[in-house]
Amino acid sequence: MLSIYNSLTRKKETFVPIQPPKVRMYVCGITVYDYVHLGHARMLLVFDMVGRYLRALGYELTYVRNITDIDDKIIKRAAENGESIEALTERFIRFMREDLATLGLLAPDHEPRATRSVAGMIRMIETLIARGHAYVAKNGDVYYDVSSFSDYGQLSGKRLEDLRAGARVEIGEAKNDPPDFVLWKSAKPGEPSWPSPWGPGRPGWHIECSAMSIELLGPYFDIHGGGMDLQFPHHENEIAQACGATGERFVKYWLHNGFVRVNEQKMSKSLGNFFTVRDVLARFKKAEVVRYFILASHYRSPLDYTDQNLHAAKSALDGYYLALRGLAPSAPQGGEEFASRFHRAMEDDFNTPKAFAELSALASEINRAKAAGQTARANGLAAVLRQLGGILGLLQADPEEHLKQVISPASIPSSEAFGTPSVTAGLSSQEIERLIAQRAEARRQKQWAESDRIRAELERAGVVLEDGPSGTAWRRA
RNA sequence: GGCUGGGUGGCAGAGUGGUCAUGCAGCGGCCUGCAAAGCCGUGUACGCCGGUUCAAUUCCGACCCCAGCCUCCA
Repeated sequence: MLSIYNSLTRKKETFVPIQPPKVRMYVCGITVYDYVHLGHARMLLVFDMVGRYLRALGYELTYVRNITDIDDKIIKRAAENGESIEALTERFIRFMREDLATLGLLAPDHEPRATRSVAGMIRMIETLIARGHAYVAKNGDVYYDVSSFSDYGQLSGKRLEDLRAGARVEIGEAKNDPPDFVLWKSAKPGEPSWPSPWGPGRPGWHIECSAMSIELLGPYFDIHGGGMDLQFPHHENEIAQACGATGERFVKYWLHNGFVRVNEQKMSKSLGNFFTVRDVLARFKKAEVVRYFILASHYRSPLDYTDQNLHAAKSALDGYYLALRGLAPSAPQGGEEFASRFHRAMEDDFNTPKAFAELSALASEINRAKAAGQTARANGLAAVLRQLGGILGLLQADPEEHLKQVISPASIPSSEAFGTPSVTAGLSSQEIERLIAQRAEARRQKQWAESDRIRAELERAGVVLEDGPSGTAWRRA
């Protein structure tokens, strides 16, 4: 039985879909004006994991993740670059898809773009005005009247009085009440705009998600996810808009992932302390390491990005592939106790760190079986390990390929933040194998000094050797 | 200031009212020509102070500290 921590009630709840076996999930995607950074990647990866696990449980998942392709920052960036908004957003949507494919994310079922969904947003704003939840200000902007929605603040635990007390009043704002938020922004000169009953303008950010989620999933759906920073005001406002417009409940389970931090601080664009997915791949070479690193901590905890932590993730992941190496996974067989503990962990609010502890235990069991010469058993257990890893989008590569893989720096377009990638092309597989053959000859003649010299040479090139009964295996460190 | 969520061994990271998390790193042993990998073994960890209890890292209260939100942010 799946248990999920619901941000709305601040409790773990048994997951009961609204219309089983269907599950509908909406996740706030990213604003496309720059490369995907590790903070985005965590959010995207977390909900990819959630989606995969829901499907593994047999639910029929419909997963919607939007793209925000119009907002102040996009307009500003396009102007700085001297390019059109369309050209800018198209480019970064393409980069985003490349990066997410590299990280092994499954495509969502729907990926609506804000600019293609404006008609629905306008209809929703009209409804909100008609129902007394919104008003047109003097400057042509349309605002949501938060005092008209009695549950406002429920998700974030905030009270209207506190929000009023802490509000910063900007010059030129036309709100009636500081906590009111904008639904429609009237167009300023030179800005892109859409015609509307209130004149040319563009939608506010919050209305995008309410309109697109309801359009694709209906007024009341199962799961809404996003980063913790979206809880207030974005998700709070989504609730106010959706409930105000439909008069119904909106979302049953709210899920929020924790942040990636750098030096104890949130990684973010505004702080400038972000690493893009491309930076990290250039440095750590393997996309699967990034996936493992992120899933190795619980999705709601903060996650510190450090070299040391990434290297630890790499070593741990290599350990799984070392266990799988040399085996021919058959049909999954045995290891029921590991599988059952793995699922118990996952069903407890997607406790991936605990699930990995079970996979480690299973890998040890495989190594013991290998050492004892129980090849058939090892193959059956290896298949179980791959199957369970597959639920998390891991361990699907061929072990030899994984352990020998090197991504050449040229294949990763680098963004500037990280400087020159530290990857060296290194020796080719052929060169490595030639040296290993030379060393094998030296070993046959018990020329240990020559044998060790070759091994040291390979080690300097980042190649680790392992002598076994059936020859010498190698991998890249 | 208000509202969230946290403080676990060298690092990362689960969890629990009283026998084991797990991973990385370290140490010892087995294996190896020597290594590597693997296996076996190994570390008086739970912010501080009180309270409840036969027993608290785990429950309760106060305190200290950290992060996040309250302004765009995944």
